[in-house]
Amino acid sequence: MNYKTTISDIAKELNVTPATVSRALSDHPGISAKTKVSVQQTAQRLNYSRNRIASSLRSGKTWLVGVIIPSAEINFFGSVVHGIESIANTKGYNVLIYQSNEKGDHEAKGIETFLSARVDGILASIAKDTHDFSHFQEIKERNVPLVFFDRANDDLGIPSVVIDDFKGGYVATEHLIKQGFNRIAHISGPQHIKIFNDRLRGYRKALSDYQIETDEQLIFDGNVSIESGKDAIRHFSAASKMPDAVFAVEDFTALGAVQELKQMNIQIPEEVGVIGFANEHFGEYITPGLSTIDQQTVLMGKESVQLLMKLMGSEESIHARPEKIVLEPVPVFRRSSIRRPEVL
Amino acid sequence: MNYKTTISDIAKELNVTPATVSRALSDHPGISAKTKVSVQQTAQRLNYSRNRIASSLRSGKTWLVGVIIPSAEINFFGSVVHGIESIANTKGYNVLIYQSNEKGDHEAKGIETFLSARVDGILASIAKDTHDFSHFQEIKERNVPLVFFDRANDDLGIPSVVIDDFKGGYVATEHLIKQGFNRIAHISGPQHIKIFNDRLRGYRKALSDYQIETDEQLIFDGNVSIESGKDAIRHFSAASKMPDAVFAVEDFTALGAVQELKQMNIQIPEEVGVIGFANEHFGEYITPGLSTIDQQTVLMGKESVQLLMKLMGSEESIHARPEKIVLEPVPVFRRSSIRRPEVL
DNA sequence: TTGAAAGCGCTAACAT
DNA sequence: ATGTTAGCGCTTTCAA
Repeated sequence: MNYKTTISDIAKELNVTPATVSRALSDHPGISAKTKVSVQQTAQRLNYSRNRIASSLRSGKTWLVGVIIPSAEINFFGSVVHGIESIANTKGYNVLIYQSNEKGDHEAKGIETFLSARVDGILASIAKDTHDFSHFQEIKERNVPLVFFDRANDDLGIPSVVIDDFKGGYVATEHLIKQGFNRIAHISGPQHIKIFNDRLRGYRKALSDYQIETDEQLIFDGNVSIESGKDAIRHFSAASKMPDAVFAVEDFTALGAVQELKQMNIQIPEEVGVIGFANEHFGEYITPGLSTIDQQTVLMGKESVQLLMKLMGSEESIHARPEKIVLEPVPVFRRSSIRRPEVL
Repeated sequence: MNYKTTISDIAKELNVTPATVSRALSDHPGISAKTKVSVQQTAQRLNYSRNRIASSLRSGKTWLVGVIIPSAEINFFGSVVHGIESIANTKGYNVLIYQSNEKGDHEAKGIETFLSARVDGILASIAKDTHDFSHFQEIKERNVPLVFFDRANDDLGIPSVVIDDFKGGYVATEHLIKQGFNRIAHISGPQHIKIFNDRLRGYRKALSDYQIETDEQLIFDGNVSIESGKDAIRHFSAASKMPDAVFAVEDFTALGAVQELKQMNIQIPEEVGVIGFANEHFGEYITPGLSTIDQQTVLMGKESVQLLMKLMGSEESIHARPEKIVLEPVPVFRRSSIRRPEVL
């Protein structure tokens, strides 16, 4: 048998009631210091550990926060989770992580699991291939606090923490322009995902602000992967439309582009400049170092839980007026895009 | 109010008892197909989701597996977790992840949390700075199934899934020898951790088997970090003891070495060959590609849960005869160590 | 095939 | 400052 000490065991030892023990253990104000000490000592001696299951069932609070991420392979999400945990843990919450693997149905499954586990709140970043949002609607209906981070959907009336992707796209493109590049390509991501669309719009705006005509043939429809970066370069080359710089929608795409350019013996940044987005770890390790846009991941994680905690604390209908927190993108310039160090 | 449907609500609707509903929902054999269907329909209509908290309290089973990893920043662990989840999920278990951040006290905190959450089993990889193992002992005492993966401790009598690090170290070194290197350095990890010690022993054995004298000055005491890789190279250089090849205890150390060698304008692999250990993602992306030893991460994850499930199923005292599963290291040769492609 | 009754371990309202 | 009582929602004997 799997022997477990309960508060009743402690109560018997001390000739008090379970209620007193419970109160002593949670540092309830109206319990004498003497009792608290003896309870704590006995608890320790008997190797007691509070049964959260029973506690949660009774109190209706699980002290659990569920987090849905598309993939753990992407440093970005790992880092956001780090930020989430740093705050959650100090407030006594534990964090459950569920990977959707970029699939809509996995995502729904994860949410079902979380609801079934009666988590106190949910944080989510939408999967690439999610088109049906009913599982998010259900969370709303059940009045379980929910906050989107990074990959949000503004139409659902759900609070979110994102970065200004439009500005990120703008800044990345502007940087390339200032470095003297003028045939600047963009390798995009799926346009039904808002952040990728925003980055493209930022790119367009920067070009137009600097009176550079947008060449639609320099915009390659990618799918956020190393392969799509390679494909883009091959495509540009085959079409004799080689750009002198590339702004990739995120770092893995940029990596693919870099690899293919190297393959073709094209010098980076001398012949073609490259900038990515997300500040994945490997960008620092590859040669040349990859310029990119940092998304303040840890801060994003922290802001997300804090917003969630606010919702969990509020008595009013939880999704009443969705709040949206927008963080600043932070450019990180490394070698891959620097042709004129003096204008940084 | 946070309205939640319960089995009693369903029972009332159908004029049956909660017990019947419970049985119908868990597909109990002795319930008529007719009842099952109507219960399921009503459940769906009322938006019912089983309260796992109550279920767990009553049944004593949480369907939770806790996993302690040193750091999510290391792809290796992310990948193992992936393997763990792939099996666990199909068996109806959910996976909780806790990061120890390589700290012994965080590790203990995580275990406390898991015990308090009454997880059905625990998988753990020991933190770098854990010296006190009492929290693992406690798990044993409570008869909660526990399996170590990768970073194990053989003295505690706890089952584990590891790779053959001795062989890994041997194979890596042998490979360098066969590539014609003969002044082969090793940048080691903390020797109190078994796997790092094993790799060093494998290195020594390979050298001696090939009649190469071990030069103790070519063994640098590192701490498993990019910095220690750089330090090692600087040290060898300052001591005029530059090796013609380096076997680093893991990939981040190897990366540091590569970066420092590049800094010194030393050609890899022509002047100095490099091989790492762990097959981190970035090794594929850097130039030259990093040779390394793959640890069959996904398989390790799968084997770990399977072993755990076996323990969870067994009635006998759980840690009776610890089982140890040893996986084969798989060499991955990229450019950084290849001087003679013909002898691969 | 279904019902009745008890209880998992804890906490909260009410009482003293 | 502590005790009494009840019950969170479910599962599991035992009984019919």
